[in-house]
Amino acid sequence: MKAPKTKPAAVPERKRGSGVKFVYDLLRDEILDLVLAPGSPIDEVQLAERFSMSRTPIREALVRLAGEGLIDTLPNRSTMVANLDFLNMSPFFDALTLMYRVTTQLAAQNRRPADLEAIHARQAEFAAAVKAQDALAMIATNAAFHAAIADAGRNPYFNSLFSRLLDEGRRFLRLYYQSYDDRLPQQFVDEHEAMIAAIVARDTALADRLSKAHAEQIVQQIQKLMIGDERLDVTL
Amino acid sequence: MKAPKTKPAAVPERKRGSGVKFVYDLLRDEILDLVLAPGSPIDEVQLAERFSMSRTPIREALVRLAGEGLIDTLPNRSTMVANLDFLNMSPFFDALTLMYRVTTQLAAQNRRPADLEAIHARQAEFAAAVKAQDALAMIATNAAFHAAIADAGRNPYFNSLFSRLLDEGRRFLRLYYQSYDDRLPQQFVDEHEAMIAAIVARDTALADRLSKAHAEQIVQQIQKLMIGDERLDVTL
DNA sequence: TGCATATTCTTTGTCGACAAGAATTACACA
DNA sequence: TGTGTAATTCTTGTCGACAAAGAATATGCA
Repeated sequence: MKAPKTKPAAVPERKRGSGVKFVYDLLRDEILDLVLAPGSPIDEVQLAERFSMSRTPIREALVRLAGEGLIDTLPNRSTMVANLDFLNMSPFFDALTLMYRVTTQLAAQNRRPADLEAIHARQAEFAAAVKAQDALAMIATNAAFHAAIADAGRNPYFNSLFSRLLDEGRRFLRLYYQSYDDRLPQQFVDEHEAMIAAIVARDTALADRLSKAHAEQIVQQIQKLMIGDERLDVTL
Repeated sequence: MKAPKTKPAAVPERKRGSGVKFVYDLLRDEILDLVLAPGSPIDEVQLAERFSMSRTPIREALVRLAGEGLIDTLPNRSTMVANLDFLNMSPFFDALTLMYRVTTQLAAQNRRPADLEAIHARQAEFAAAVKAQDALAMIATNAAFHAAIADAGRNPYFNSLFSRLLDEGRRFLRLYYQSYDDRLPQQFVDEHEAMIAAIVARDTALADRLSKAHAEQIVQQIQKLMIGDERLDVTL
């Protein structure tokens, strides 16, 4: 046969540093797509069994997710998916709008050919998702589109905050959109195109104006959806 | 420091969840005060011996520090204190200036009585540090002062980015200031007072103007300290 | 000597196990 | 039946140990 050395019982079957990243990426997606509901508990041993690994890499992934505010940890007690704060959304909208503007403006200023390729690619993916009426894909590709613009702006500080805001936004949108069947998605595609044109033309003023309008549009839409949902509830 | 070991076997001598926080806080301060030089390697086992604990809590603290960008980790290889990037500081200055402006403006808008108390307290600490000519204390209390203003603005998204920028700024300043003996510190005290007055008066426009000038002042000072090279103009 | 390869060493990533808190249940007692 | 307390369970925090991946060093051969 073979095997001059008898192997230990456990067969690794995966590369050394990959466990943490795998768990982190998967949990992050599940949280952002609301597969894991906000507030739902997270059990380390359960995850360890699910991924067939020890609790140690699971734990590290959770620590990183907690660092990004995607999960909340109570010392010596449970850990759970971070809740969405519906009562004070203003700070979120403020930050989101400002980051839309700043990153788009910086992109118009600092873009390079490779950036434009990436932006066009993301826009194509978003347009495809719109055409396919795939709400989940729309949300994800829209975030990726704006992240690509931010990358072209080349400011890592803004980018990290913007990424976090876009993540948070994915959760909000996922909550309200079961299906897109109105005219808005196509309008977003058009607005994206206009923003791309401003970036290509290096027109920072136009980029700012368009991104501001785009952001306000999105904020308005989310607010409209929320108000409609809260109508069932008792007045706050 | 060490308590007497009266009991025979292993004596924990410390509370359960405190290990990680202790190591995290201490390492963070040492990094920000440049006790640990940028680029210097970090050895897990050495830290474990130093704090008399296992590698596990050390590791968790390092993961969190890596999440904030204070240390860099090469997979399967060494981990070290994050370097300061002197070549492209523009993104840092851009972000710092914008956050100065936004947080101060929001503070003028949303401040409450308790906030003003905290701001005044921090300003007093800063003034005391200036009077005492304590450069290290000046740097730390200055950052705390602006963090207090940001708290009054009540936008956690801006606050987290701003905290990170102020941390980064602490490292830069610590690098260049061995001693303060020029007129600038007192000028900072005066500018802080003016900003406080604008916040008290709820004058957002004035707060924006003052914070912008303050930020540009600081940026100019850092630039002057660095090699006489001028950075590219960034107009937002 | 110079270079390629094998061996050792160092540091990180992962594991299974155990103990401490907190939550939950069981229980005694009025 | 209700309540305060003790035992149990359940989850997390910590530990020591081992294996894997690089780096450093030694070895063999032209």
